[in-house]
Amino acid sequence: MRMSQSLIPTLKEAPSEAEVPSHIFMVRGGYLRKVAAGVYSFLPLGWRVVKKVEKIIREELDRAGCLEVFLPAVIPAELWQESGRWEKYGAQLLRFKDRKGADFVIGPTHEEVICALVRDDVRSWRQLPLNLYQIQTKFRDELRPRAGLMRGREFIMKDGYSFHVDEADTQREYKKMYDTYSRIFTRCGLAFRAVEADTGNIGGSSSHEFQVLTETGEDALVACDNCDYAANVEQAVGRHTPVKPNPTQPVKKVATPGKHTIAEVSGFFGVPPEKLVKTLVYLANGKPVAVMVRGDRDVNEIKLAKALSVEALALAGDAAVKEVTGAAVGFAGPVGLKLPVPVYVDVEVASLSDFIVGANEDDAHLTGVNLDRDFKPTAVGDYRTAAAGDACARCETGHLKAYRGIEVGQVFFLGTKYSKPMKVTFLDQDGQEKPAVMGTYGIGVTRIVASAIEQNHDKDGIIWPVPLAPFEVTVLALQQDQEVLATAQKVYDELTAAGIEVLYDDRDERAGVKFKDADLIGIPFRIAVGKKGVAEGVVELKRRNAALVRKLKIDEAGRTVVAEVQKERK
RNA sequence: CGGGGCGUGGCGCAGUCUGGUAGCGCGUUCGGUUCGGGACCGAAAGGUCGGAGGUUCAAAUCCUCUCGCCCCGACCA
Repeated sequence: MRMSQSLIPTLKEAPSEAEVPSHIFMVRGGYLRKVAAGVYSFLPLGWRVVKKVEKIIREELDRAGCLEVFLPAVIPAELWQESGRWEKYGAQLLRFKDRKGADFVIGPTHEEVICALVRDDVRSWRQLPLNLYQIQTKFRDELRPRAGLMRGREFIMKDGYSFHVDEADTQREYKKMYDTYSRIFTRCGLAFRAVEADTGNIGGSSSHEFQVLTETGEDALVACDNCDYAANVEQAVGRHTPVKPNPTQPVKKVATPGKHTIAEVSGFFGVPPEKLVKTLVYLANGKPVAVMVRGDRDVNEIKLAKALSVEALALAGDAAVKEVTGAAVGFAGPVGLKLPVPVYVDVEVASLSDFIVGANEDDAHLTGVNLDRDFKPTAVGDYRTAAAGDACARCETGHLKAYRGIEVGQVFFLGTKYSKPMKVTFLDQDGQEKPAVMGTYGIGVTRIVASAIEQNHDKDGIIWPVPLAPFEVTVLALQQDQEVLATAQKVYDELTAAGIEVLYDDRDERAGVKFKDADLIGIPFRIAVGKKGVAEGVVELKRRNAALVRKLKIDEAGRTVVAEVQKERK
């Protein structure tokens, strides 16, 4: 591609709204333009990258025996009503009416549509297993789109759904998809980690997320420094070795005027936060419950909601806290609660003796409090958020480290969550009608593009891994000089003829502008053709990710670069 | 939805407090000099100051309403 004939509008300054590197460089490099919040146009360079990612995904999925289909983005409401998600999915679901007044949605995910397809055309166990996928535009009306492609409202997703005769076969496919996904992200040149994940509102019983590790990631993760345990903090578990409590002190009320945060109470008593216990009041489906975790810990609301089997869980407001404890926020404790609410105690608290809690009266705490002796818990369990430094729950010696990640893929074991309500059944060998067992597998295509940049950039611009780069080689003609142009054209033609994707900067611009733009756009191999070099019979080859500049004889340049590029293609 | 901020040529911003001819840098066009890391000189094009209403002799500036966008949080694949 001749740059003078393409549309690659690079900018010296980024729009003020862009904050993360991937967003800044995609706009500055002429890859992407915003149309509305979370909605973007891809320019020629950006679209080439998307197609690179899609190609890798198609190759690997087709190799794994998956079948590509294409489902509609516009879906009649009846299908969503049938699954129950018309009510449940909430405001993220973009709904609209057609001219006849019939309700429709723009698909944020396609379980309903695929189930409707399969139930009509798959009747026998002989037709299973089946793994169908598509690459398509989704729309989710996010509360707050952000960071360019990392969280858009409209985005390109590969979504796949598999159907099986039983759970064992679904597990086999789950493992296969897990391995296939690992291959896909590896080929994309990403440093990623598969982590155990919460199953969110898609539901189902087990799930792994594929997380690209990067500081700007939205998800908090922990991973063991010794074994391969890794999990989203939403559900990560740290090991706790129980200690038998040894009560030695009586309960004693101490005046603590104005000390209502853990830091204040810790300072007042001269006791570290991990020896304190905080009692939080939550409303679980509207009913108050108390939860106790160590002072240095946070309650994991996802774990708690699961343990309580409730959908709505939120910290109680000042008024509700007053009602339950009889005191202002900051003085709650398990002893002498005004209302007899259930008390859920984290296992770490069960190992403490003589601890300090709120007295359920303003400006007072109790010291010397002990579980069982002074109050009876409703349940003892894992209600805290795992943190860096925790012992690994999986191995003997490891400890957890904290990471941030961008979720680029997820695999779910779905079971019959959708096949039952959507009546996806088949006749088994014994003549019985059974619901198909399902798995579902997603990849955020546009998110891969963003996360690849997050992981591969410097202050000057993008540094594409070869498999995702919009072009593999860029040729710069440094002067508008006849011999320079002829040489550049010769190298360009040679590489193009060898099947290399080349961006030829033939613009009438100064050399400095071309160097800056080349760094910004981030093409992996750069060939600079200049007057001085041509006089010596050489051109210069430089990798975007290395400082080294190599001089190549003009006659050998094409062949050398072809070999280098082919080595880097995967 | 809660908190904070911003809407002024294509992009980045000043001007708003204290009302009085709409400015600067980048980019774009034309001419010239330059030419290996975002050149210089000269000329030019380009703006209903997000929108509506109001106050005023006069509104980018003050008042009311409204729309959009960004950041933090809550939520979420």
